[in-house]
Amino acid sequence: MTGTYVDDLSVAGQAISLRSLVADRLRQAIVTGRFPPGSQLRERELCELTGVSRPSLREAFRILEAEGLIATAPHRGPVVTAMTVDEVGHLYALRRLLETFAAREFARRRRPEDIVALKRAVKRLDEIEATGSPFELLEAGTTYYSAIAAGSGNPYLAQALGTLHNRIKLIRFISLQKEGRAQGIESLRILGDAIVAGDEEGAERIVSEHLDRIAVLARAIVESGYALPSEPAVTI
Amino acid sequence: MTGTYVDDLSVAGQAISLRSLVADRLRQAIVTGRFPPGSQLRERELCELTGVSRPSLREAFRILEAEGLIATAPHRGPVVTAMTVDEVGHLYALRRLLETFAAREFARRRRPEDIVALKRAVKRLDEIEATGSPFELLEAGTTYYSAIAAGSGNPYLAQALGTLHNRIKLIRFISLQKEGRAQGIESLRILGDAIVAGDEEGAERIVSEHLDRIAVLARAIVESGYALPSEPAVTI
DNA sequence: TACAAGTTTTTTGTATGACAAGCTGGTCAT
DNA sequence: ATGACCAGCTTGTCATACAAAAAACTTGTA
Repeated sequence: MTGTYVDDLSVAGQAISLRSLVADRLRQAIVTGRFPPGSQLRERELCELTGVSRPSLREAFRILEAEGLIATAPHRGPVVTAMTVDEVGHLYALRRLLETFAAREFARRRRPEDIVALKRAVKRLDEIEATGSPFELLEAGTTYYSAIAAGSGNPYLAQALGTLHNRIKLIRFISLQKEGRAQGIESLRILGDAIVAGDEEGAERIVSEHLDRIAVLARAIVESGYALPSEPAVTI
Repeated sequence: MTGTYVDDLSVAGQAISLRSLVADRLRQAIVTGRFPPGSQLRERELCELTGVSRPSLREAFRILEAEGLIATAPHRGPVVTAMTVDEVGHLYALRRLLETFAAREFARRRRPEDIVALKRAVKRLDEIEATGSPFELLEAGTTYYSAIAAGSGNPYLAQALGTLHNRIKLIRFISLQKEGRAQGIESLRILGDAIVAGDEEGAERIVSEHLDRIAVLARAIVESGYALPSEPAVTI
């Protein structure tokens, strides 16, 4: 009867604990710019916003700290991490290494369920390419990258890539609002084709070139202090 | 006057907080086998052992959980992570990807201070190769790998490699007690030479071959349930 | 004896209140 | 204006409490 039922009946990947819920919410708030890089997170304030007690909030802080989203200075509390231009370069260098490997592995393995997930992600991107909001595009892109990571079949690689993506999600979000939104969707489409076709070299090359392109944009965004074009930089 | 003074005057990298001290101690205990894979970590017990309160201990748990050293099931508390044979394969595949990249980057950049640290690490390995205890060899090896990671110049890569190494440190420790201790030190020596000489291809090749070799040993150790040869497997 | 159901005990998850330590910003004197 | 000092606030840590869930134990039954 195996195969009749889904393999995994777990509702949420992790059990529902308050700390993980809080961590999820805070992560979302950080990567979408509600708490911009450099801003302080005060316990009092966040306890009221989230409705949880200090211990639970502080445990959530430790999770986000380990992910690199916040940095905690002693007796000064957590601050949302801000990257320098050099750090963005390093981050994208590592992302390139991991993502080219993931794409190549995906093209080599091609597990059916991973292929299905990938095609679904591409389809979703196609659907909202014209009509979708930047936020919808952001989430669709995240789904796509997760599909690539999962398709590698390597859970450690997938986790490392997930962490990396969280660190650059805000940059992607700004980029989507700044540049023409369809910036790199074409690349994702042809990458999907290459993977489905089992073209390892092609997949690796496409990822490589794609990342080299958007790394330039990312660098520019950090250089301008994570600023959107609409909101003028604070000069006083 | 730049260059006359050291760039970084910070005394301790991280501030001394109880949670980080506790996390350090627990990490050390886990990776040296005091809490073997699969063992449960009870709050009560560890509060007494460490002398800290439950909130501080729980914050330390979240740090170790994010590092993948423990896994927490709801209402059952943290358990020291045990890898399957497949997972070891994935872990070493990722390690190979990251470490070859680090070695290559190191050989390309060759910053003087990194070279000094590397030479010092090799020297230390040479000194204790014959006389040192397995634990000393373990720590010397860790220092060596940290030097490689730091030499890449990429902090994100270094962090990812550090996390990976924590996850396999116990396997290395068992391996050092099991096999002839000088197992792979020769490889580390010639890798150091290649990096110092700026031989990128050579460095990458040496790391690759070295990791392929020890991955086999790691797989065997996990297959046997992290068992040392001296202590017989529990069969009843 | 073996087994199953129910109950007690233990452990985790979370909240509250408390207090020391250290940072921040303002005030005051020079 | 500069520097020292002080009040207020925030974080770091602890002790305690209690609900909920799991684990262990007891008890009754076949």
